[in-house]
Amino acid sequence: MRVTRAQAAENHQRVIDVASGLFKEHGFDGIGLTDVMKAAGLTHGGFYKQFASKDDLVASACKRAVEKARERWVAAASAGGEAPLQALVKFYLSEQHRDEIAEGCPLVALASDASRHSDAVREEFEAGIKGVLEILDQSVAPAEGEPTRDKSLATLSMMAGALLLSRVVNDEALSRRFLTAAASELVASAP
Amino acid sequence: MRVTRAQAAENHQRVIDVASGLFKEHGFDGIGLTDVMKAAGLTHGGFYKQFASKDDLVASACKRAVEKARERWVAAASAGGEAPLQALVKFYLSEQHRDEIAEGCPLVALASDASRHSDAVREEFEAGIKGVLEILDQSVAPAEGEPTRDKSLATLSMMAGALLLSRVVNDEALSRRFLTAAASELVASAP
DNA sequence: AGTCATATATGACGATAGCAATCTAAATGC
DNA sequence: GCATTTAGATTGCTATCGTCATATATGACT
Repeated sequence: MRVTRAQAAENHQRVIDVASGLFKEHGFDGIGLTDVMKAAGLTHGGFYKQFASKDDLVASACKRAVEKARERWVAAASAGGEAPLQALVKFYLSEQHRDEIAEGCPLVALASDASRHSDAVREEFEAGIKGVLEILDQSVAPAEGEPTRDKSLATLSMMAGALLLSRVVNDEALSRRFLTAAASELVASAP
Repeated sequence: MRVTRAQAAENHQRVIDVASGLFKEHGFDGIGLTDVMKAAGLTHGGFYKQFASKDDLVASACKRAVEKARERWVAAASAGGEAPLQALVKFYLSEQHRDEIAEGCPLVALASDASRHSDAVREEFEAGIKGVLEILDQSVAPAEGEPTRDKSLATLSMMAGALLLSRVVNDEALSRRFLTAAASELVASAP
């Protein structure tokens, strides 16, 4: 069955969107093409008319995931009456973000998977990281003589690490404390 | 072919050791039992006399990996004439550690995989994390009124996050800078 | 408006790889 | 010496990637 050109483009986009969430939830190797296509309301047969290979979809999904992540960062940084850094920390190190893996930060959900995959995938992540660092550059308060970028790098590291570790432990109290400890450490160093 | 009891025990242990490295390198889903057994010098046939399932091996390998990681932390903390925190940071945030995935920290290599797997696996990680936190508790210098444990949690988060991100980017300079920025941030807050 | 080549998606198929089970061989250690 | 334990070999089953022939509506062309 053929669909309109617009419909086809929308389908293509939906596959990428759906895949981005499913990959974050289950890992690149943890979900099959059949399930991805099914989640997008299509069948597995048409996949290779849309993508060259699974790796191709992986790369597209990563690109989309980091783009969406950047949008969330921008929105969070400029939201509310708070200082940007505080707003970012509040959003990023929240229990909601911890539990929303499919919608959450791809760096934490997929970084270790990405580090094992093709250069194309890692390029997307690198671009996403650089985008986030730019936002942080305008939000952090470096110490005397400390380069702003270094402060951003350290800040992003702590945010990603805290979220990562908060997701792996079973102990709910410990999980929360990773988030709160990192959050207060980060805002303590703000003006 | 039967081997001596000691040989059999050694084989079992070697499978776990080998698997721990291979899982860190390729992810739980990224490597098959055939390859794990082959790397241990055995064939896939005898696997189910040693383990109940692949998940069983995964759990054993994680247990072993976090034990070895703890040993490395202890050794690093009490090495050289440096302050423990500085020694830990120097070891953990080194290019060597970044490039030695199979021998390196399981938290970074497998945390996102572990967060998707069984409770048994997550228990092992949680135990490992708690062990590392104890070591950090005796090494960090919390700020005025800050609980020591909170400082440890934030410190571990930054260390793990920096290593994670340094591994995913292609840009070698950026990768190194994640390590150095986090390192100097951490030692700057030391006495 | 009518026609037709083409783009899109479907469903079935094949190949491969992985997990798991079972049977067999062989040496151990009581 | 003999039952048992360990590992190898073989087999089955399932899931997944990738391909292909087919149906069908599109949208361009006459």
